[in-house]
Amino acid sequence: MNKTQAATREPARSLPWDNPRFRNWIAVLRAEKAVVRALTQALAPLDLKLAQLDVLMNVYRHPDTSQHELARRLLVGRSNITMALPELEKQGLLRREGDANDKRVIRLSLTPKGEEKLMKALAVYTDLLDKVLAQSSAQECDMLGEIMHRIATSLETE
Amino acid sequence: MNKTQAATREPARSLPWDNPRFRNWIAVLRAEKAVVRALTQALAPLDLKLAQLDVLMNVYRHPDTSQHELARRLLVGRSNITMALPELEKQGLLRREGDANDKRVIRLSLTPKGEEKLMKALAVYTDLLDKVLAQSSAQECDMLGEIMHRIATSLETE
DNA sequence: ACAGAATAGTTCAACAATGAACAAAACACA
DNA sequence: TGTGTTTTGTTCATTGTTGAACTATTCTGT
Repeated sequence: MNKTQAATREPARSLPWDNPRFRNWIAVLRAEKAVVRALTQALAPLDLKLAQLDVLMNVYRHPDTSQHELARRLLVGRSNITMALPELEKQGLLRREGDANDKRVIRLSLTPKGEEKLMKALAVYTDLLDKVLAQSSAQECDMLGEIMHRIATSLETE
Repeated sequence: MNKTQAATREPARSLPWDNPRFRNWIAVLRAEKAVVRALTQALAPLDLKLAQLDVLMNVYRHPDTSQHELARRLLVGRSNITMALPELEKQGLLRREGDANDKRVIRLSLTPKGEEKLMKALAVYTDLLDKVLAQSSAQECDMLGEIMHRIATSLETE
């Protein structure tokens, strides 16, 4: 072992870490970051970025959505969508078609190839989640989801 | 209202969204992103980026830490730390001192000014969390933290 | 019908994050 | 002691994200 490392065991102070809400939220951040990292690696063989998967998932669930709606749902800027789509379109995963009634909006939908890739990616995703959530019961997961939903709604109304 | 919008109400398909773990995790992602956005805005008046706050928090809790240890705790690369520190040092919030025993490592610690700024930022942070978690009980939050802790540990051992 | 406001999407420049390659220091072990 | 390996921190090129300014289209209210 490294002598220097061993000699500098931290005393670990505290303060708002005593606040349960704060401490538990920090745990959320760490877990989320860890899962995102793991998932990014797991998706690499599919040649799919996490941000791209987000798009595919959302377009699948909300076919013929506009880019603006998509951006709002993903909580990213519109320019983000604009810059992400060409690659997906080039790979033949996604279609962009101008709306007939409103020439400003572009409707998005998945190609069969896009759906196929999405399904593969979702299998990877659910496998990972099943693994990391294996030690948590269904009730606990549901409570987790509910808390998170409350948080999201408490913020999106501003 | 917009006629075009109203005419395109989505049917909303499903599939792995039936998987409770998957659905609830998506909620985690959305909530996390929303809180990060809100917190970033709330910290702007303090002239502090969220990544910088992460550094200050971690150095406060683990004084005289090395950059490498810090990077591992924050789940970022070492280069990230290297590039983040000069700004904090320039603002007089953080000290970097070479370790006496090991000339490779640099020990980090907060200046009084750094601690002061950290405390202000933490007040903003806890205020926000108290707000978004107001509808969740202490027991629920603790369970939340525990689930997240399980996730993190299940991933960091690889 | 028309002027002004609002909306959808794009472009672009600034900024942040990442990982690979690298230099210096410390370690392992014969 | 000396050689090869590990570890720490830095540099840099690549990539991703963001928000402001811009164009085109649609809506609003008179």
